[in-house]
Amino acid sequence: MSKLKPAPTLDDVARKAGVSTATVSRCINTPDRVVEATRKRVQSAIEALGYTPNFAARVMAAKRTFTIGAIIPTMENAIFARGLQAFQEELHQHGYTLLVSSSAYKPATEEEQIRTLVARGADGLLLIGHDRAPHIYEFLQRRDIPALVAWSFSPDGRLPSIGFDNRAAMYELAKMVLDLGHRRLAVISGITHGNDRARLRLDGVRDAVRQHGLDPQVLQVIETPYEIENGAEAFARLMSQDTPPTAVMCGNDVLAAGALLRAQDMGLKVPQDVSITGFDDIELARILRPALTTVHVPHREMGGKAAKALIEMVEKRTPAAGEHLYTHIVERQSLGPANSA
Amino acid sequence: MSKLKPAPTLDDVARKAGVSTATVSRCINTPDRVVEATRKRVQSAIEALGYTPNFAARVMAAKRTFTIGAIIPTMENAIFARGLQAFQEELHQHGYTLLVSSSAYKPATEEEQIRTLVARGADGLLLIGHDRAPHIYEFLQRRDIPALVAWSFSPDGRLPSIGFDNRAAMYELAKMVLDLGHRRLAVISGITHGNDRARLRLDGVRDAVRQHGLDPQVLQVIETPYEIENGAEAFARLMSQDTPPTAVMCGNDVLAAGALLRAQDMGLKVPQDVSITGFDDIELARILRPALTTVHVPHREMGGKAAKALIEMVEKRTPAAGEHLYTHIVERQSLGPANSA
DNA sequence: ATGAAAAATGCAAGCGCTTACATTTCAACT
DNA sequence: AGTTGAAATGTAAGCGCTTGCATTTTTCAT
Repeated sequence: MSKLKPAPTLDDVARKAGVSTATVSRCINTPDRVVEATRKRVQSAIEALGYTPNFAARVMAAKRTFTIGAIIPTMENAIFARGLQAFQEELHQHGYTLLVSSSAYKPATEEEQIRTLVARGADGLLLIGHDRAPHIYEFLQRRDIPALVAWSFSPDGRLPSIGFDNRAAMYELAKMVLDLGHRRLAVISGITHGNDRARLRLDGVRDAVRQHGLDPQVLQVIETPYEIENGAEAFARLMSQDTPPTAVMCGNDVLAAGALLRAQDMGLKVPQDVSITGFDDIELARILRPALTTVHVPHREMGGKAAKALIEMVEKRTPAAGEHLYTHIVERQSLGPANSA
Repeated sequence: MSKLKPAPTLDDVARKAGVSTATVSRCINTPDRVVEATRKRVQSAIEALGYTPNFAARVMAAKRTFTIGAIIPTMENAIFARGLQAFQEELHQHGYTLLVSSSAYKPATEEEQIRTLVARGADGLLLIGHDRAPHIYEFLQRRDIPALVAWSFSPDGRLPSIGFDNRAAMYELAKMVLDLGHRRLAVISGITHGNDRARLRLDGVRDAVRQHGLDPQVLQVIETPYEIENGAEAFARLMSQDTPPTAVMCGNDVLAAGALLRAQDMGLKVPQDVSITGFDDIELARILRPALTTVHVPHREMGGKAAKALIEMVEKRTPAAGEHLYTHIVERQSLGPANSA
């Protein structure tokens, strides 16, 4: 019964069509170098046999995979989903396939994933943020693998980047909070170690506080992984003090969601009793009640542009220019004036 | 400057270590077949050269990729995220890598992705749901690719499946709604074409309605893609009738989120004015206010078991048994008794 | 018709690895 | 020391494809 029929090969097609394997290969890869009649004959042989080219063999022979790898910190929440979607759509347009893996925000895992993707022959790599060990950059360079950083723009990173200025964006938001009269601020930040986005956002708040003539020391900071539950706990900790903050700025929308939910559980009205802000403007921000005031990141634009830039790097073997994208604050309902209460 | 140093090969390592390529290969794949001293020598040669095996070459020679492919309908929302995460963790434990792609709920895209993954040498495939063209099953069979269906259990599908009974689960929920006194029911369903989960859930509601002695005809149904916005619009349409439903059952939590949000925008109190239910119990369901009453699906369990089963199929070349997992209703705040108003 | 250039096709050498099989080495007995 | 079988290692044949170069066929100006 179980006739182990091996998959048809180029050879089978060639034989069936009465041509050489070279011709079949050309029919597939450069059809205009083959005369109409032959092409048709080959085409029907392919269909009759149900032939599908063997990817590994093709890669070995051609030294190209038309595959781009992307390593993102997490797939668990929507932070990277939309940007990546746009990235992959653009890639697809140009005939490239996307291979995604996630590092769970762990540098060691990220490195392993990079090596895996390179071993798999990725023609180029999309990485998130600039923070990583120097030897990784050297590895990439030695192997001559084009790589691009997204979600964080920096003109002087080791790799070209397409992203936004996390620090400036958060600075703007913090300024708005301060201008609303808040003086007791706290921030629930993501883990800053190995995460320049988190670090820069925190720096942005500090900048604003300092610029407002406040002592940066009074700024309370809790660092915790980006999970709703963690945001909730950090918020509870913050609010259970004698003189709790009147505004809690969160490192991203996920943390903010946790804070918001916990506020409700604690019977605190947002923004009357306490203001809460997010970052990223993922769908969640719109859904929460009160809806989250947050920083809008042009995810789709970023993904699309990153794809274009990376393809250019791969095909022209030339370093990409990098691009600074702009964010803006989306005012919704979770941020209000400081209550003198 | 740009010394195009080609990546080191097995040959380079072998030469440097003074052994044959076969030995190096064995050091990597079956270290216990190589004597300690040699292994060490080879190991340091590998490190010195920064060698990473070429995946494509390995695949060609070994006819195994240790790669499992999964094609899910979407990565945009969290429906499949958690299950897939568990799937991949289990895979990783056993030394397999996961390749994910999404079909955007389009059968043609799914087929293309299946072919791509097979061409890439996936040792096995995870598919969602049973609805697909017969020739796809034949293709898989001809190519002798082990495949498993998840998110939908059916003892007599073409492929073994690990999942739950969508119909029975929704039937239970509908029964609860009916028992709460609701008589004017509506359902906002996902697109049922090519999606057995959506179809079965709808059938489940119909079953309950019929069993309650109601005319199935009165059940209003709107089919729409799984997007928050669509849920909102469908809900608005439903509620703008002369005698709107008192309970709206949604095909999944995403649709329910849309309905809930729109209810609030329309000034409707949930569940006092109208009840809303979801399906899946993704994080969103907990976050919404009022929190969603929904059907809890054991995502992690399903992902983990699917991985185990698929690996078994791949390694033992034996058809998996399939497994029926159980769901349960999570009562939160969006479902209440019918209001006689 | 005829020859030269262009177009189409074929030939065959790899790409970097695994593995069946052959050969060498080694330990443990007699 | 001499066997001997097991363990370690080496040899070399592919895996299925692309592509540079060689060969054949076609095209077209003369």
